[in-house]
Amino acid sequence: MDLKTKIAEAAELVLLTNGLAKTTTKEIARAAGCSEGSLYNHFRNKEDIFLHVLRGQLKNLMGVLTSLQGLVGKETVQHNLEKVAVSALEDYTNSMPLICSIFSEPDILLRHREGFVQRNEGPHRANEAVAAYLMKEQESGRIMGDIDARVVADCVLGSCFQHAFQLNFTGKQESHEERFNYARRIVNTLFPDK
Amino acid sequence: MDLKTKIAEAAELVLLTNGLAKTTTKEIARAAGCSEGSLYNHFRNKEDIFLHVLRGQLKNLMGVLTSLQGLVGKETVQHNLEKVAVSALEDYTNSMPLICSIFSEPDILLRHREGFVQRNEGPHRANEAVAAYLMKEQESGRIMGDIDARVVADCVLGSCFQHAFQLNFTGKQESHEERFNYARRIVNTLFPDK
Amino acid sequence: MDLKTKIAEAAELVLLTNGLAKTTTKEIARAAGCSEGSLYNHFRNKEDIFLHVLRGQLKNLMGVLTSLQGLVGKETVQHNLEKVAVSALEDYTNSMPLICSIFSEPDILLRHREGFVQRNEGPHRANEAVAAYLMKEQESGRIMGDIDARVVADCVLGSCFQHAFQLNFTGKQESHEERFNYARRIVNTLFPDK
Amino acid sequence: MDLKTKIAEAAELVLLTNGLAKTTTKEIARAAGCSEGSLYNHFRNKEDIFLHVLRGQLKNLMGVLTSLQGLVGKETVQHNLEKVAVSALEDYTNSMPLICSIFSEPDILLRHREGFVQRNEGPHRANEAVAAYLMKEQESGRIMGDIDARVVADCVLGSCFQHAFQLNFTGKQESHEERFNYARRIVNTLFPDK
DNA sequence: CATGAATGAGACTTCATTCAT
DNA sequence: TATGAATGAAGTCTCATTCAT
Repeated sequence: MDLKTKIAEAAELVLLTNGLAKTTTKEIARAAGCSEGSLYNHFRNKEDIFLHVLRGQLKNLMGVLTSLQGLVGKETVQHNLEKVAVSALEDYTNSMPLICSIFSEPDILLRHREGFVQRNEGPHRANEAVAAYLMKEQESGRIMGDIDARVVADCVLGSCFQHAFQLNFTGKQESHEERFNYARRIVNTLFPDK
Repeated sequence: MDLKTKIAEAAELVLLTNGLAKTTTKEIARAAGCSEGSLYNHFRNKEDIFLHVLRGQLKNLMGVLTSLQGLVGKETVQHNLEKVAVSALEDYTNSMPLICSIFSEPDILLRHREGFVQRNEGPHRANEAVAAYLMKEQESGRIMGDIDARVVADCVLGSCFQHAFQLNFTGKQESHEERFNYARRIVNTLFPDK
Repeated sequence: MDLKTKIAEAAELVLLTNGLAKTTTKEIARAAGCSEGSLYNHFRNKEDIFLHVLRGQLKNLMGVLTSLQGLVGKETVQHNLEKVAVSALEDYTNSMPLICSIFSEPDILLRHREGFVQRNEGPHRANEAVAAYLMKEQESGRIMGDIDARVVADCVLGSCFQHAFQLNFTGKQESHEERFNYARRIVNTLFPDK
Repeated sequence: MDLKTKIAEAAELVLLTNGLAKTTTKEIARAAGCSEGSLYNHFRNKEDIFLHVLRGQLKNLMGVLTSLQGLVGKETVQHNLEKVAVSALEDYTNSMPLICSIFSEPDILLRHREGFVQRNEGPHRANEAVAAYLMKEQESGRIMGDIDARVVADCVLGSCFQHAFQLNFTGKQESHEERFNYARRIVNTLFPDK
């Protein structure tokens, strides 16, 4: 594995553990097993490292959302949404400290906001993907046509997002089973079995 | 207005504007119109100021939630929930940078997490209040007894929370009307008119 | 003496001894007997300290040049010019490392060039003052009207300037007497006794 | 052109453009179109490169001064001195940033001063050459025997040197014609036509 | 001889906190 | 209580030089 990857992985670990504010270049270098100077052979500066790591977040969820478009008409809608919700819970929970950190440095956000929005990289992208899936299911007739797909997507992902936030806030850990149960409760409420 | 309040308000302004990372004691003092030394006559340290400001967030929403318990059986459920959602959107949007900042300083969170949970001060408290309201409405028979009150609460507040997050992330501003429309779409989806 | 003055004097000493490149804030602080942080309570940055010291150079010569305008028609022209030359030799010799240092940091020069020229602070100012004096002596009839006053001024100060440069370059020290003799040779050549 | 020459030329360009302080090995390598490592295959270190470039300065002037010794009794003295002055103005103007840079690194100067003086490499050498020429002209009877040749040399070169310094300081550019006029004014003042 | 990633020493600067006035 | 200069620890980043390829 090349040093750049090693640095990125080390930085991710440190950032998620210590938060952006308490993540020092010294600590990243120590975790990557290289000198501080080496960081700057591969990244322009600390902000660059942070952004690199940030862009790598939510990979799992994004993968699920990509595959979601191919699941229109397959399995059950509930099952598909549960899969999304579980991934969202996992990724949001793991990434929350990193994603939130950007608000502690609004100038970084400002500098890259335009790019995020243009390249459609922000967390908002997930909601659009779920809404798109639901609209296709409406077309295919598996769910009623009069529901507000975007709102349903926002309810699923929003509740997962806030739940993940609160887990991080209170320091509680959830097992995979708990996550799955939460996902099912959400989906069941929005699409109750007859 | 005494100096302590002036400092707190100045700190809130600076924190929301500059983010925690770029909020310095010098800047707070300047905004409060006093010397840096004075900060320490009213607060133990910078962390103390931050926590003081943090505890003052979501005041508006919390007020609405308190009054909510008295609205059981009054107005319509939808109307009551819309009021909650609008307040949540407002407060979450305004407070997001501050609330999220805590994840950039996990040691502060760690030191105060227990207290937050014990005194029931965290943002999670809101969801409980809405769930409690909904359960009372179930008892009163205005809404079906078989819905999962906590999940509905999570959907309402979660979608608002994430929506507020994304507004802050993308830098978009919403008018009161847009906020109201979003709130109504959420509530309408969860409690559709017949 | 207040700390700002102490820092400035310490910085001047260090800058003249070590040159700009090897003058560190740590060294300035040590010489001033304060912490590095204190430097920044009185100066914006290292460049600011350098400029502050730079502006204080050639004080002696500038004083002589000011008084020179009052010497029109007094003493002898030769004597007056010798005084100028001796002061120039002294100040140029002492300040040469500092004055030249600015060419090792052209961006600093660029940033402040306009200001220097506008406020007439640069070393070029001395030549104008000597030329002005000579023209007044021409008007008073003590020296011939057909000589090029500016050129004579440039010869006097230029030769002193280059001489000072070369002393610094070769590391030779000159006694006051040697300086005086050099000054006299210059003036005698330009204004030979009958 | 071999790489050593390419590096030296690149270094000269960078040093004159950016100043010694902001001249990095990375930049020299970039300008030379080679790797940083290659610098060390041709020079011992950065200081070595700097000295190599420094020794190459004033080439033009030095050539004129060499030919000057052969001009005794030829052309007019004024004309010969004008040629010297023009070359001096050109070379001093171009080399000033580089030559002055040495005072920002006194330890380099200290380490090599002895060698400079012994090998007669410094800028002071020019003055001696002009003085030698003038003395020969005194012997040949073309100029009066009682003038101080060394002082005249110092006036010619000193005024050019300081003029070049001030041009660099104020950022003014001079045309060849302006340079020639300045040279003529200097020479005319020192050797007025009858 | 050419390369360029890795190094590590050290530079400048920031900032929360203290304390004498 | 109010001040604000002084502190010193710590952080980010630069850069000449080395060395394995």
